[in-house]
Order: sequence, then structure tokens, then C-alpha cells
Amino acid sequence: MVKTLRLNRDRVLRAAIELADEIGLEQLSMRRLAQELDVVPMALYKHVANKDELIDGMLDMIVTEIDPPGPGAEWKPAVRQRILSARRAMLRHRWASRAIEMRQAPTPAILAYLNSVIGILRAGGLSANLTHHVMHALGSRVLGFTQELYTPGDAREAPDMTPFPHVLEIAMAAAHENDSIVGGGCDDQFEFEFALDVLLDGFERLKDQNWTSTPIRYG
Amino acid sequence: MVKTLRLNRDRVLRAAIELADEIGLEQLSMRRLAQELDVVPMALYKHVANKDELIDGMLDMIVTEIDPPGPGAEWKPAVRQRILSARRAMLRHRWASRAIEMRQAPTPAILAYLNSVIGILRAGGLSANLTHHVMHALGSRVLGFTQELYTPGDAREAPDMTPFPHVLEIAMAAAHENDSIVGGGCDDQFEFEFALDVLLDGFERLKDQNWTSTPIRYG
DNA sequence: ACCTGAACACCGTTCAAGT
DNA sequence: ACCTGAACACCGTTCAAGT
Repeated sequence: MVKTLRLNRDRVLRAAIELADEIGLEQLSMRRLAQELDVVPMALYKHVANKDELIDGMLDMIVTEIDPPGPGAEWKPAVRQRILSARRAMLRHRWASRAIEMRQAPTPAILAYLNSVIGILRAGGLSANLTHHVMHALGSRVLGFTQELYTPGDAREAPDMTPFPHVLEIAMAAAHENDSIVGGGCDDQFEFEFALDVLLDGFERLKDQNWTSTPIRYG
Repeated sequence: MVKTLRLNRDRVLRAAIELADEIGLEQLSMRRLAQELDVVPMALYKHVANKDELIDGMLDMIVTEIDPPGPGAEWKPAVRQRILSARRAMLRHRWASRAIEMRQAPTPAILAYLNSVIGILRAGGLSANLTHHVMHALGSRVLGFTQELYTPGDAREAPDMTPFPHVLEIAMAAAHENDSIVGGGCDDQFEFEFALDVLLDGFERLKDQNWTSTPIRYG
């Protein structure tokens, strides 16, 4: 590999994303990235302050991939569509959700995305109060991912499940349901949309009954 | 500190939990833990296979702190109570949720806990099919935590929010609501229970209408 | 202005050796 | 059986120096 181009922030971030796509976030190190760019580790520090700031920059690029909101639709399909688009971006870069989990403050691009989702909800008639709780309830799901407790596809050496018959039965229910899917695992996309729709339907119901957490005080 | 006791797995795990409670999971290293136990780093490897297995052991201890299920109640309050008890355990050890996020497979104690929650749902009349989707929809929330996108209390140097007016409005809604809370932050416990109840109510509705994801085929 | 080289203060984990 | 010491192959980041 010939060092043709001068280093710059954009080239560093793109190379970092590509590398993370390949080897995963855990394996991504400043030294490995420098090696990939055919440069000494310290050269990177001219363009990113440190590793945390590198990851922030990578995330900002990924989040910018999320489709812009479509033309005027109802709030529920509009939010649904944006979240499913965010999910597609996260699936293109499997390390991104873990990176977001690691960060403590949202990056500017994430703030812009959240701002737009909140805007859709408010324009759809949800009160500021309800919207606030709705955003908390969505949590990371608003960015298209959730924390799964078990990764069912990866049953390399499944532990003995006989002490946990209920878990086994539930796993069986999934396997039976998805004969079509190789390996009989869960349909993650279905599970994601299932939970999302339970939440969105719940929010709609609360909106329709003018739910609020601030009690109205008389007198 | 005098080395009075022989090392054993239990003592290693307890010291590791105590240390993580103090300095956080990020700062916990095999070397630091060894130092705390007044022992050379390699001595630990006689009692835990490696760092991952150490963290698994720590998690198993925390999860065992979760209250056992109370006597025969309706499935909804019973599940709710277990999840809120799990949440209390997680709040006692703030590093635990991050540790669970890092693991790829559930520990035995987590499996046992999940098994018991699934058992409550099944005994309450939810089908295996619905219960499967319900468990996915709960995700990490079943263990009492969720991935928040912003940590609102920690506004040490808040970025300029004028480009994100909707985010600002929502944050204001929270601040206005919680005059009582110092700093005007969100009431995390309220947010957690809000989302949990939206989900549980949604699940109950699906149960009552005999919802299933497997289409019934005629003929 | 941008890149380099050496060094610092750490990691997790191996191996062979001690008691 | 349990603990030790030295070493290996890594980290992120500093600093002073090069061009």
C-alpha cells in the first residue's frame, strides 16, 4: 500500500469505520489504524484528539447515513420509518450500537437526529410532557437497536438447558416458528418491529386520552 | 493490610465486586484487583480462568441478590415486582448493567432469573409464542436497566442546544416537572416504570385478544 | 504544519519455577 | 495445590525532535 494522500480527519474517520466494519470495535486500536494508514500511531493525533473523539467522529458519520424524514405523514408511520432507517444504518456497521452504548454524551449528529424525531412527535400532537417520557421509553431503540440478553444464533456450545425448561420452551417456540430461517434462530427484524409497535401503539393510546404525568392541581 | 486468609474464588469475586463498586468497571483490572488482595496478579488465575470469567462470576453474585418471586399474584404485578427488584440490584452496583451489555451469553444465574420470569408469564396464561416475543421486547429491561441515550444529570459542560430546539423543549418539560428533584433532572425511576407499564399493558392487550405471530393456516 | 521515534505507564496472559 | 517472577505481546498517550 502506497502512501499517496496526505492524512486528514475525513480520511482517518473513513479508514477507522472500514477497519471497524472488518475487525470489530474491540480490535480497533490507534496503533492498528495507524498501521492500516501506513503511518506512525502518533500521526493520528494531529487529526483526532484521542480515541474517544475518534469514535465520536465515526459515529457522527454513521448517524448521518440515516434517511431524512419523508414528506408529511402521520406521526406514527413517520417515526416508525425513521427508526427502521436508523436500524438499517446500525446493521451496516455492527459495531456502532456498542460504540453508542460506550459514549456518555450524544454526538452532534445524534442530537440532530433526536431533535428531528422529537419534532415529528410534537407536530403529531403529543404534548411536550408525553414526548419526554416517550423518548425515554424508546431509549436506544430510537436509534434502531436494543440490548438483547442472549444472542441466539451463536449457539456454538449451548449450556445444558434442562434446569431452565421455560427458557427452552420459548427458544423452541422460535425455532418452530421460523422453519424458513437457516439455523432456526429468531427473526430479529420481527422482534424489533414487534416491540416498537407495542410501544408506539401504547403512546398513541396515551395521547388519545390526554395522558400527562403532571397532575392538574385545582384551587 | 495483612494477608490473613487463603485466596479462594469467593473471596476473589467479593473483592472484585467491592472494587468495581468503588472505582468502576473500566478501572477494574486483574493487576489492580491482585494489588487489592495483596497478591501477585497471576495468583488470581488459580481461581478464575480469565477476566471474562471473573466478570461472569461477579454478575452471577449480583443477579442472585434479586428478590425471589412473591407468593401467587397476577402475572403482571408479579413480573413488575421482579423487574423492579432486579433494578434495585443494578442500582446497588452501577457497573453491573454495563458488564451485562459486554457479555455475549447469559450467565447461569441470569438464565435462572429469565427462566423464572418466563414461568410467571406462562402460568399467567400467555402462550409460548407471545411470551417469546414479550421477552425480546423487554430486552435488558427485564433485568432492570435500559440503554439511555443521554445522561441528563451530568450537564458539566452542556453543548450549545440552540440548533436542537425540540430537544431543549423536552429537557425543559422535565426540569419544570421535577422542581422537587435537585438539579431538575429526570426521575429515572419514573421513566423506567412508565416504559415498563406501557409494555406490560400492551402485552396484556395482546394476550386478551389471543394475538399470535404464527398465522393459522386453514385447509 | 505535519509527521516521527522513543519512552512512559499501563494491560491480559504464558510459561517455568518455586514452596 | 497454590503462589511467584519474569517475560511476551500488546495498549493509549506524552514529549521533544525532526522536516
